[in-house]
Order: sequence, then structure tokens, then C-alpha cells
Amino acid sequence: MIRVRFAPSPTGNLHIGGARTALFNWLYARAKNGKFILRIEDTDSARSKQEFVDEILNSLKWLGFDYDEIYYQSQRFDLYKEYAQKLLDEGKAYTEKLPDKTGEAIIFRVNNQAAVHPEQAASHPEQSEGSSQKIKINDLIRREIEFDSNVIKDQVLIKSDGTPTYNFACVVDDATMNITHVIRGEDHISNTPKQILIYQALGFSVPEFAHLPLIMGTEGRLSKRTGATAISDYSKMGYLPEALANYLLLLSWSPGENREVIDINEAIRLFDVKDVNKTAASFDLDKLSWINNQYLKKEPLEKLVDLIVPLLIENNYIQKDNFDRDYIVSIIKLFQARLSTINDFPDWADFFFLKDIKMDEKAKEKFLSRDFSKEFKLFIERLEALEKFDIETIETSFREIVKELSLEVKILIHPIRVALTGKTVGPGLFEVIYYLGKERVRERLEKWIK
RNA sequence: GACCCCAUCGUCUAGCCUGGUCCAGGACAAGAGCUUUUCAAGCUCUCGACACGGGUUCAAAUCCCGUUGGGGUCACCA
Repeated sequence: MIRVRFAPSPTGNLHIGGARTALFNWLYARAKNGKFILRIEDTDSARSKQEFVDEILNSLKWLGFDYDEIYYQSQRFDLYKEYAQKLLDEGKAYTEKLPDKTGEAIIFRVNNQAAVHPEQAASHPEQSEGSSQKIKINDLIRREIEFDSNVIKDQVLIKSDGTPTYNFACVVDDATMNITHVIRGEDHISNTPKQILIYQALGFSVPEFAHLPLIMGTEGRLSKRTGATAISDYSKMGYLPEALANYLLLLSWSPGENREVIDINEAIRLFDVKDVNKTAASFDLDKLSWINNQYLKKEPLEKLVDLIVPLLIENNYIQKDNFDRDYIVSIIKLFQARLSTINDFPDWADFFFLKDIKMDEKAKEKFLSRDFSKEFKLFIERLEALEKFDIETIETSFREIVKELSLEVKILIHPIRVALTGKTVGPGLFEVIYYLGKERVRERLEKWIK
């Protein structure tokens, strides 16, 4: 049975890189009918925070990466000490006390001779050379990677304060949790030979490794400066979890057949970690937005409404427990195909909710500098006189006026749009008029009649 | 500095393992046009890459070596 794990440290939020690592582990477990284990690496009590644990858990839940088991390293300190003691007893580790520390650290011997006879090794370098060995990693993504043990220093296993180091806790956990495949970021490649040595010293079998390429920002390393990194930020910006997961998936993996938008269940069917590419990828918000739009278009209207209503309440556009849901549904429908994020909606559709609309000054300049008193007046009169007020009738009536006045359609349509919405872009004008209703259309047009 | 990883359009990638079907395909972005109501949706088109240099071979994006470039790691952080 395949067992993989995602092992975040709660010293910060779950970020894009971590989410991608979680995604690939989760996907691999689901694809191979294995188990996905979550391990909170909270050995650093000073930097680890409960709020980050909560944030990480929430982000994983939001993304839909459900785990089968969860462990906290802070609850397993006895286990690490036990294994460190074993290495100590076998002479594979030694203790050391630093003058500025209170307790004793337990240190793993990487190069045996050098540790046993430090003076001798220093005076006879050829001897320590003789003790070196080749450590081979068989990486599922990169094939064979070889390290020489003499480039690795002796490793601290247990710190003076009694807490385990990352490389030690990681090995003890991966081994005792029966992890079969360690799928993690490329930044761990150089930790791997150190860990392999510990696996061997402890008599554990070494798992398979797969090192994922890193995700870069557009200007080098992905950072807060080059864009948001926390998953919760993307949620706040109005991205859908399915879209983010889909985008992350496309960074370093391809479903083939030129497919871009892919259902997660289809991805589970096609995914294999050995097909992940080796090259680091840059995060591109434009493409994420495009994918988000693709998902938004397909999203059931009712679900979209549930996502958008809280935003409208937040903006004071509607009152909680006191709004016309059907009306909201209709308006969202007008914008659905154009939205890049759900947060676009309150900005783009504000004129449906505001009494005093926000006027785009440039639009006003361009389309309302001229006096449209006559045209607007006539249009209002016709609208008032309409027996049936629906989109089709409104359009027919409008086209008649334009014809009578011998105008081009666009000469009148743009000024009316700006007067009604404050913007130059938006849904079809006749839909806008219909959903705004006669009253508001009249009010907003009358403002421009001198 | 040492060690390690990587290298196809601006970006994400297909192709590379099993050389010829690739004067390199798709997507995002950009540009042009259409949609005679806008565009932030849709459609059409355009721009645009095998980092460089050596090999191997009848033939190389594909295999090998080197160079250059980018990235990562060298903590009693994880």
C-alpha cells in the first residue's frame, strides 16, 4: 500500500509551493489507492503557532485535499529520543556539550574515522578520504543523484534542548509511519543523502523519493513582493479552490492532449508522479485568472450566488436576511461569463446596488460631454409608455428612437450605458435597463437632462 | 566558495526515455480583426522558442561532453 505524506511546519501560512506539494502527494495517494498522511512538523516551539496549524488545515480543506491520518511531531519527542539513544548505544552517534548551551546534543557520525580520531584525521587527510562513500538517491523524477559522504558533516540528531532536528525527526517519522514515497520540494534534495545515512544506521528501509521542482515568482523566488503566497489570500481574492488546484497541477505536470482545464477526478486517473517535469516553473497570475474564469463559467449559478452574497453583504450592497435572491441570481447571470474572480462582481455590478453610482470620470468625459437632453427625454417617455417591460421590448423601443432621430445605435447606446452604470463596459444595455427597472433608469437619465 | 538540480515561444507546456512523421504543437499574455452595443466573454488571425559550442549519427529539440545561465543546499530552522 502506498503511503505518502505532506509535512508542513506551522511557522507560517500554507503557501503556493506547499499547496502544490500537498496536491501532488494527495493526488498520488488517490491515484494509487494509497493513504495521504498529514504531519505537522512543530518541533520548533518558539516559531510554531496554533494559528498557523489552523490556517494550514483550513487551506487544505478549502482545496479539498483530505487526509487519512494526522500526526504532530511535538507529541512524538519520546520516540525521537529513543531512536537517538539507540544510535548512541551502537556508537553511531556521540554527545557534545557546547559552552553556551545547558544540555547535551546527540550527534550522528557521518564520517566514522574522523569522528573517532579527530586529531588523527586532521593530520592524515587521506585517511578520512578513505572513509567516504557514495550515497545514491534514486529519484522518481530525476533518476539517479549521487553524493559523496565526505561533503556531509556530522549531523545533530537531538539538540541541546532535547528537541529533534528536522532531518532526524523526518526520518524517524517517515520510517515509523511506513511512508513509501517521499514527495517533496527540490530544496530537500541535499537533505536526502543525510537522511539516507540515518535510515541505514537505524536499520530502516529507505523509501522512494520524488523531488518536485520549485515554483518561482516572475522575478526570481516566489515572494510576497511578486504576488500573494498564502493560499488563504487566493481565497480572499476570489479564486475558486478547484481553479487554483487545476492551475497548480499545470505547473510541472500536463494531462496531455493539449488539455488545460481538467477535472480533479480525471487528473487522479491520469496522474503519476514519475511524469512530473524537472524544471522550475514561474507562477503566472494571468493564467490562474483565466482558469478561474473557465471554472466560474461552468459553476452552477446557485453555488456562485452562495459565494457572492457574502461579498455583497460585506460591501453593504444588500442586507443580510433581507434581499431578493432571485434578483441577485439574475444579475450574477449577466456577469458570469466575464468574471475572472468572484471579487470582480461587486466592483463590476455595483450600479445595481448603489443609489449613487460611481462615475468613471474618463467615461463621463468621453460620452456625456455632449448634451443628450432631447434623446434621453424621448427614451424615458417611450419607456414609461411601454405596456410590456421586457428586454426585447426595450430593445425594439430603443431602436425605433434611434431610427427616428437618424442616429447610429452606438451614438446613443454608450452615453446611456455610462449614465446608468458609470462605466463603459458591462453586460448588454437592454439587460441592464431591464434589471435596473424603469424608476432607476429614469432617475439616472434625468440627471443629464438640462 | 563547495556540493547538487535544471535548461523548448515573455509565461505554462507537448515532443526528449524508444533520434527521422518537428523549418517544433497547444494554452496564457501581447498585437490585429470580427461580434455592426461596450468588453472584461466568444470567434478568427498574427507575433513568438529547441541557451551556446563541440561531438556521435546518413539524420539530433531528442544521445554524449563542455561552456554559459538560472535555481537549491551547506544551522543545535524546517
